[in-house]
Amino acid sequence: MAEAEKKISYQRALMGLRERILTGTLAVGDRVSEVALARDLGVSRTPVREAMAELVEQGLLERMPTGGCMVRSLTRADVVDGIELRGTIEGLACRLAAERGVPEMRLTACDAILAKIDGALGPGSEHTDFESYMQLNARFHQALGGLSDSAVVLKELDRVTAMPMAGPSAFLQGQALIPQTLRSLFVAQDHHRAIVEAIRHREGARAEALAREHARLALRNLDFFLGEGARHAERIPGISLVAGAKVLEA
Amino acid sequence: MAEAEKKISYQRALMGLRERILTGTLAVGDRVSEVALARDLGVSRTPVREAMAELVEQGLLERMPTGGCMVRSLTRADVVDGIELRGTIEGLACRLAAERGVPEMRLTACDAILAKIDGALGPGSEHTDFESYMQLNARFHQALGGLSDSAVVLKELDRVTAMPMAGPSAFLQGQALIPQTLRSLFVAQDHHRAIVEAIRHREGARAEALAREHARLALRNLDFFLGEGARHAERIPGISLVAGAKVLEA
DNA sequence: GTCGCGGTGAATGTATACAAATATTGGAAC
DNA sequence: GTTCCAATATTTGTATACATTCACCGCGAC
Repeated sequence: MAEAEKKISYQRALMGLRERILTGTLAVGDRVSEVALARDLGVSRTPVREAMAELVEQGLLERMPTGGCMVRSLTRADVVDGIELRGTIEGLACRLAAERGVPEMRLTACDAILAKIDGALGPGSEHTDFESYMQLNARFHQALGGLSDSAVVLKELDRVTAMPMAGPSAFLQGQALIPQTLRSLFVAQDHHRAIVEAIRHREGARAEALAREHARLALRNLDFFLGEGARHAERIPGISLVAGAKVLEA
Repeated sequence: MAEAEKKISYQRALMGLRERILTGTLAVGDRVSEVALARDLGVSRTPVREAMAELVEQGLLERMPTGGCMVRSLTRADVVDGIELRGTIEGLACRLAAERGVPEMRLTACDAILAKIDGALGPGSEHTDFESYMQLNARFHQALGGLSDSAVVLKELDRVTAMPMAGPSAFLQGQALIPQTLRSLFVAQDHHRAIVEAIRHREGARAEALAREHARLALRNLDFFLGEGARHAERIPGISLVAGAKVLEA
């Protein structure tokens, strides 16, 4: 251990490995060598092993039958299922919140975030403050999950959100400069409002259906960046893992 | 490493620790000591650490803020949410299977398992072959999840099934000798048939709703063994983790 | 030329050693 | 008797050492 880098080695290993996978430094199918990584990251094999186990859980790595791991290859179907899964669990959280009831105060807190998102969006596509939007969108989704008041559901939601390209912020970096996908942000915000309203009125089925449909917005973005928008794909973290994605690497 | 126990140390650690938690050898709230466990299990700390990480993921252990783990305390609400979560993901798997279509051959294979379950159940409650029923029920649920043809969904289903008392076989050991809960097996089998039929007819919404309702059968069993059936609770693995459960320990 | 096989090297899985952090216990002061 | 503090002892987190297993490579036989 050196001088200033005494920050928990495990965290360094996790972030370092995750970045190397998402940026494509480690190509799909590559075997991840513990010793090489430990050397590069300046930590020992032990925290590297723990980080690898975590990323296997998150679906970024795949255990090889013989031992060791390789960078997992994702198909479009995998990402689609991940998005559907996220929508389903967000839907569960919203349904439970609606059915079990949520104190008005916490709903008001959600409204406050939504008002700020309105501010960040601005009147038209040219005035969007993207940095703020991304943060606020993430905060809203986290708050929404919390409304279920269920640690079990929340933990599972965190898991599926961590899956590559399945989270609610997965495509925002790419949408920033592309008017085509920008419009969907207004639709998304409408979903947000309707979901909170449904929970407030104890409409469980409506809240669930809305949450699912909301997640499916990501499907359009996925196909855009896998197809005609491929030249902007390098802005989408992790899309290089998808088999057939044409990412222009530096 | 000794003579014959050269079986993968990690597996030994995982099973040993899991058993100690489920049987209550390690009481709820106890700090799990790595060194003590390593000594007792005859392995080193390394595989013990990995096993602990895995059980944290499964929800049997809880990380302490200061470091290390303790046996997690479950509330009834936690188990209820776990069951609801399992039903939701099984529902997703069934809906996807119905919507995307499944070759008739694989549905026939499910029918075959169901026929065997009928055989194990017998004509009345007195003739039930429980050993067979448990195995076949687990096989059916696994086959059902597989119909979705989605590795992502299947993996998540495996996860929630591993959660304490959330799996489809969690209460079967207890139901064996109690006529009261035995009747629900016939209801469960009716659900099984209806789910396969719904998938065969591409009725996604129906398949999903049935799968959810099917999981909720476990709720009745949970409350039975937490209440009037408490004296049979020692047959339910893991129920000692639930705060307020009155398990008569040996 | 292709297939099979043995050897060598590297990689993982496991065990142990070390250091920083934390819990505990004993004692002293109030 | 209670509370605070300090010294000790244990615990975790990390690093390294060891051994078994796996993979790759070259060589020989068919």
